[in-house]
Amino acid sequence: MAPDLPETKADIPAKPSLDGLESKWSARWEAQGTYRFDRSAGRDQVYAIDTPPPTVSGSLHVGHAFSYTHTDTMARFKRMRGFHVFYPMGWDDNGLPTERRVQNYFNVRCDPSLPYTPGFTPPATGDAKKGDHPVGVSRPNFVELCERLTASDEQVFEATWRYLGLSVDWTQTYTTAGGRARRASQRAFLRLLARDQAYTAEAPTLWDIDFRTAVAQAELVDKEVAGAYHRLVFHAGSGSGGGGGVGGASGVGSQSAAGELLIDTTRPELLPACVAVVAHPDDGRYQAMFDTVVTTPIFGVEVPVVAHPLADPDKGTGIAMICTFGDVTDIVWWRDLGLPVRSVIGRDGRLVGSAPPGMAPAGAAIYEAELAGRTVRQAQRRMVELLGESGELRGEPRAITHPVKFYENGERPLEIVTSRQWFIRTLAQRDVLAARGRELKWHPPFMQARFQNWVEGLTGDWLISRQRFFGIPFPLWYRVGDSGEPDYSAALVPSEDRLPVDPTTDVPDGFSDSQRGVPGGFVADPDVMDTWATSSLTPQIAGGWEDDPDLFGRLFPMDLRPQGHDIIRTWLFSTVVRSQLEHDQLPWRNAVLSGWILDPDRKKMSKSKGNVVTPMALLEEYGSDAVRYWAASGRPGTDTAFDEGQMKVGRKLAIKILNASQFVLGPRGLDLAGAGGPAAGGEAGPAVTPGDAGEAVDRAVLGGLSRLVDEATAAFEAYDYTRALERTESFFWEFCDNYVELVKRRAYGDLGSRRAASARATLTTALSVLLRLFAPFLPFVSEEVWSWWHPASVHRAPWPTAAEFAAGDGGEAGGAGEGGEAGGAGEPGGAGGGPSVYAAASWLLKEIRRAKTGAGRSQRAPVALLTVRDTAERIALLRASEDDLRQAGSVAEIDWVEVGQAGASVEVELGAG
RNA sequence: GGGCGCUUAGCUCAGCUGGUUAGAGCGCAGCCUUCACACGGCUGAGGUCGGAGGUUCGAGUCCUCUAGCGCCCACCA
Repeated sequence: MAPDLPETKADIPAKPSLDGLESKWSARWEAQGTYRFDRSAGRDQVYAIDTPPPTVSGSLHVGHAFSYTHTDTMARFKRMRGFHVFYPMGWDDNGLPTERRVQNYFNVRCDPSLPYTPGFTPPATGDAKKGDHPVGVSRPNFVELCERLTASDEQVFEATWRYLGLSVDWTQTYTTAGGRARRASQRAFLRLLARDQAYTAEAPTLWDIDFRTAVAQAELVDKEVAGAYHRLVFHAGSGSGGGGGVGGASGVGSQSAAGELLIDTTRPELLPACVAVVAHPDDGRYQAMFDTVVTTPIFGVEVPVVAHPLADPDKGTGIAMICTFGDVTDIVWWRDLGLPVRSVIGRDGRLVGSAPPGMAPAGAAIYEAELAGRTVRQAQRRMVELLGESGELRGEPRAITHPVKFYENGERPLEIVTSRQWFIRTLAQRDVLAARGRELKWHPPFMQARFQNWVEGLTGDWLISRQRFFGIPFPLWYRVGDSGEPDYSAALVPSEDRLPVDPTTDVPDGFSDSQRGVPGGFVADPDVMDTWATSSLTPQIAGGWEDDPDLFGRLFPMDLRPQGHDIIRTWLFSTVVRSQLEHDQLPWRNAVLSGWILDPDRKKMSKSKGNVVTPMALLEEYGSDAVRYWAASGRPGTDTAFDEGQMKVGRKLAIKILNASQFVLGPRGLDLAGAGGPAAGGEAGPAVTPGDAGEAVDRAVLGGLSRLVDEATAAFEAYDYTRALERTESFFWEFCDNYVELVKRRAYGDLGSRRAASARATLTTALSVLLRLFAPFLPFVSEEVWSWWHPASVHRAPWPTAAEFAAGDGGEAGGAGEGGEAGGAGEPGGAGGGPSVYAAASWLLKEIRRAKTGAGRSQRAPVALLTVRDTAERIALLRASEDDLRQAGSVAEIDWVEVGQAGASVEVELGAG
């Protein structure tokens, strides 16, 4: 059963090469189902990965190759450890990038009011002429076009992933806009609704006026923009003109004449939306004014002076306008203080047509004549002119730059409008979510702080509705009353077995399509879900939640979520929320956060900077193993420099593995098949024949190998794949430079067949172990070499353990301490084969090399006399491999001289020729 | 404003719970071509571990302060 050596050397190329390994092996892995998930495995035998679905409408860049390689190394390690690895791939085709691309590619626009057209042919494919009017299509048609376009993108992605060597089970794929995703999203939503964990409300909402949609807290970014403080003159008391002096404000601080109240604002155009002015409750300047009213300039609206701790005495004049709504603070004030609404900004970003309530007739007239219908920018300019003309603008505007909230994809600042939206109750879950965050194992651990910060900073429930056309619709209809108004208080919901539904074309139970939009009938909910409302369900979608309960039971909760650290607050957080609400547990046990790729200037690589490198070109130039080697050098959570030098090193390593393996197994190397002897049968048997006490150095190197295995295994278990690679690599190079050189002649049989057998067995065992340790990182070269003498894939071979080759090895294995390194002190005896035997031999070999290099001679130059002066213990260690040293160094004669430690030295007398 | 991370040879990085003269690779310099490997091998030069204090017999490693870089978050009139 132990894999045998190749029966003929014909299996091994005389001149091994990396060329073509990617295509060769990715095809065989597919044909042989090497990475197919075995769904008969029980949960404790399964290792399930919640793979991040890449956005298919974009293009792959090297950062993808980087982070997906990290996950793949873990998948391969776990597979070799005996787990049945569930490693699916999702394609993210849900969301704005796809919507835009489909619109442009086919020259269509989604119009949910249209009926579905079977067999629809789009007006264009890929080359829509500018100016051609786009054709409106129903949402189901639009989704079909989306699926059609992304299918070709997915093929390109899959081909790249296969070439990179991701050990994905390609029968387990899903899309985020496809049927499974729609069904899971709608089912999960309906269950939230049934449990009152989702609700609809009319509320002030952050609104992007270009995209015409609400956005969630998690999608906000701040941008520094230019603005200006404008100092406005409010009038104390009722009525304009400020008759009744309010003593409290006069002559205090920055305030001016009695009866005037000066307020700084960056948004004078919101003056007609002003509902109050606010100061800090402890601010002495305004104590006497609290609970009085002041009158706004121009519009003559009486607004109260209120106190709230969020008011900052150090900003402006210490007193601020509250407008409905200028920023998020306005919402807080408005809520806390029970203020009325005077909205002026419409969903199109223009000021609404009719003046808000509360204005004096003259003010209302000015509003409607001068401001209504203007954009925010235009209105601001006009407002400043009006204030200037009325003398109610004090001084010149003072330019500043300040942070303003934007939608992360938006180009203009967000406005706040009042609208009906769907929410998931997350605020009430804050404590349990924080506890889940502590329960999750984070790699690296410090990333947990970002999750906790985010949970603690939540200010509202999760807004999940979007006023877009493309996306997963809410599976809801509303009854239309006799007056023609929809009744939002009681939604009509489909049964789960009808899912997925599109309410704009499907009809609620008990209704017919003719009743759509008519009194007594129904209307569809017009909105679609936020993409995170779907992405947050990837474990459920990939795992067959409710569609395939048997499968789901074997996978959930999953083991690993790999992802970028920049989307902890979105993807990671929302997935934890959904799992908590639906399953009352974490969706996975471990989260591994990958870093970013930095270009040589230490900037994050991104398309907008034009510094992205496409992965395929790199894979072809250096080989996939080489690119993976570079990727694996990036530890979890650590940003990594894009470094082609590291790829060259990786390529060099792969080539070295080929050549060293060819030496051990191949036609120009050792004739193992012919003279391997009983011990050379592979990794399963004892490496050194029992009773052969002569080759201590062989046992020493196996002892080192066993420590390497333990270390690499422990590192992998802790998700520190980088360390596992680093240790394996340095052992391997050292092994090639010293051990292989040391025993080469003995392995060729120069010292007799019995002593050759020990060397060959050790070489074969070490190669077998090292190939398996390298397999998660360099899957192609390790598979190629493995195939030279094993019929089955190395990627299905058992991960090495120290126990596997420790038999007969005089207690070396299992991390038996490193006491030997201090000159052999504490060794049970030099001939016993402690680690120091190997270390000592390597050291002396290096001394010999140094002498030859110093003399400008070849390494093959003969040494006439080698004089080693050292302590008795040390000489005993060196003499344990004396014959190997003679052969490796071409040493004719060795003179061993015992001296004290202070007198230790080496003399190398080179011979002629 | 709050939080987190990083700072070790020219470059990219190791250095795990503090312990002998601080490590690797790349780059650089020099040497070496029959017998696994020129897509190579060998050898070498190169660092007061960001700065200042402190704890300790002993600190790159722990504590305090500090500087620079980067990231995340924030209710920023």
